[in-house]
Amino acid sequence: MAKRKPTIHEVAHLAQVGIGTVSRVLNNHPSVRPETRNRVLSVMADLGYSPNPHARRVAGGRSYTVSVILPVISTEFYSRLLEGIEQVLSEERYEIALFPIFSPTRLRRYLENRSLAYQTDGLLVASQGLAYLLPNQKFPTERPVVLVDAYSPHYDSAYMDNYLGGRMAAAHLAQFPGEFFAIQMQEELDEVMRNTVGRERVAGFREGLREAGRSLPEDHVFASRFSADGGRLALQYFMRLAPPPYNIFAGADLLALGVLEEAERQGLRPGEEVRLLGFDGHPWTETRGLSTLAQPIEAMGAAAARLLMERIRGYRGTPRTQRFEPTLVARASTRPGPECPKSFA
Amino acid sequence: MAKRKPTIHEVAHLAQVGIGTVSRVLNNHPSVRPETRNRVLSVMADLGYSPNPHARRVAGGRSYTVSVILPVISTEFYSRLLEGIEQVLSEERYEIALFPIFSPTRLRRYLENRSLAYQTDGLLVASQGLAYLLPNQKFPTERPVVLVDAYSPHYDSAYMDNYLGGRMAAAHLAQFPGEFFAIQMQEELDEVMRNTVGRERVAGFREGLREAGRSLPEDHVFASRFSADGGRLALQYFMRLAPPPYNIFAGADLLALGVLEEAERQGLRPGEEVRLLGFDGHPWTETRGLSTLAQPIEAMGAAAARLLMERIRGYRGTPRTQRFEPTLVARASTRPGPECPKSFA
DNA sequence: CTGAAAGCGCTTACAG
DNA sequence: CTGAAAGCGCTTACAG
Repeated sequence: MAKRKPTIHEVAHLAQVGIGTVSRVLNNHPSVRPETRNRVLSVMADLGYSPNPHARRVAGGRSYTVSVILPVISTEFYSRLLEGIEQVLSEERYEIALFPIFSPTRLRRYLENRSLAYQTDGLLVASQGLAYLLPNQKFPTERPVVLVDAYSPHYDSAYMDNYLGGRMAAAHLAQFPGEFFAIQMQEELDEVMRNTVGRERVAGFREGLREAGRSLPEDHVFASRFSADGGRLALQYFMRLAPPPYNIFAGADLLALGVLEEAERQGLRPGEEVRLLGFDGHPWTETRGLSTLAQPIEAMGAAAARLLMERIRGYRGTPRTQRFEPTLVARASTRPGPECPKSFA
Repeated sequence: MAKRKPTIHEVAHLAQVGIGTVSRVLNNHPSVRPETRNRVLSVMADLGYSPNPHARRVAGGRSYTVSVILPVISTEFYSRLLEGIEQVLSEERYEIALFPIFSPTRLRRYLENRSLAYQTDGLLVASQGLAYLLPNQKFPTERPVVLVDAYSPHYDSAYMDNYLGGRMAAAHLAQFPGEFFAIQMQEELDEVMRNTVGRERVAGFREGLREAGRSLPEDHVFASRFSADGGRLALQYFMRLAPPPYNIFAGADLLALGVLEEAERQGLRPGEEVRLLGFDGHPWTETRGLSTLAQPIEAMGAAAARLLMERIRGYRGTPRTQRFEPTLVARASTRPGPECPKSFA
């Protein structure tokens, strides 16, 4: 029943060209007359032709696939990161093989040198601590590896300056009176995950406050799992420590969401008794009036994909690094009220 | 530098057989003399030969790959499910293409009919509500589809009897004096996720209590996100409703973990003031002394993979269904103390 | 049980 | 700019 898919031969025949020409059209080879190219393209459209990826891989001698290893927390973050990666890879007719880290066991399997993860043309690794799990911090493969949202001296990387983000948070929140608090994310799969990310943000925050002549006491940092409910528990904790107002750097939008929920439950007004700054800049923060440090996540993903593609094409230089910075987006949750002069310090 | 990988031709030459024979050995074809087979196998080992999967796919005319669509919550559950699936598929020399649902946007993309998810030989879908997102609940593909941890009249499925699990929970907890409580998981991506799972478990629990002449008041059910911190908030909520002891059906081990944490913080002893029953039977429940309804997750995954492989091999019957049941594992968190006679009712 | 051959659907020099 | 041909590394009837 299932009629055979059209092949490059049918296309060539109907377009009255050789199969080589069809292949060139497929691969955007420059030396095809626009006229020929259009003829071929229109036949493909008529036929509903789509090339057989497996044949391409055999003939081309590569997989035209990139492995992406990534944690399965912070799904909104990784979803956006993948958008950026896919954007670039699809232009190159590359596919993605996803290796989500569902558990330490699976991660270990991904990192074994016979793993499928290494059977592709290159690796994109989105997990800070991951390199540290490996013997001398190197992946057991000759294929190119690029880190994204992470850094290592051994590989190309596109990373976010989380420390700077923390300092920016401090610079913004330091304008307000009252004490300072922070939520530091701390995933279960500790070493493997965004662990250092949370630490760097809080470290930057602390340093920024110090520069502003303010301070972040040790016990004003709440270590939380990565979930909105963790944010709720954090606010409960802060309320046991001190009376309002609270100036809170949440370290992630999702944690901030929980803080907002709990604030409402406790009758604390955001922007007044609870000043709150998230991190990520997810779309929904706008409607919630949540101030946040917006990360150019998609751009970071795209940059990493480009670095990897260049390696796949044969670039052999020393590791390169691309740094990204967050942008402060101030909204109602840190709007200075009238009772709170901007010049406070 | 990278020396070419050995091919089937080298193996054939060194083993002094035709390439057809090597191929037969690779595919466990029965008609190969054991002697020949061993000779070929040993040459492969010497050479470090591994077949080129792409060539196989071109020649064989299929992808030898199965798509697995799955949510990215409850990572321990899905990790175990994948173990079961991989077990079966690797025996068949099939690979898995993973499509983790990081966001509604990505899910929608997976379900578009030109999606990569449909370019494989079959689909394994581990998401209850997913079928309801689709036009007349059917996936836009001719390829076989099997649901796992989910049910639909349109497709083969391997599913857990969550309602029964809830009733078993009730039968176990009903032996204790005191009031009853339940935590119902409720993911953000509501319709898409394990939503119905949580509902079914609680519904079964309620019915089971009713059969035992006990009851579960509406407001004794706490709707929680899927995280340990949600379990902590749940216990806080229960404590505002009533004094100890609490008989809590947590609906998932991870939620139960949070209850244990909060109980400790509040000075409530598990098994006495807080009787607690999880769901899943994850390995760590043993060391925590957590009673739980153990799910044969790996077996369910394996069963689904088998159903799919049969469809891929051409089976054309009406949809088949394989039901799985949890097993009660009673530990310290529901151990009747001396002050609590087993015969209470 | 096994070999030689055809074929899977592409890419890529090589000529023109 | 384009075609014809060789080749990628397998599977699978077809003979024997």
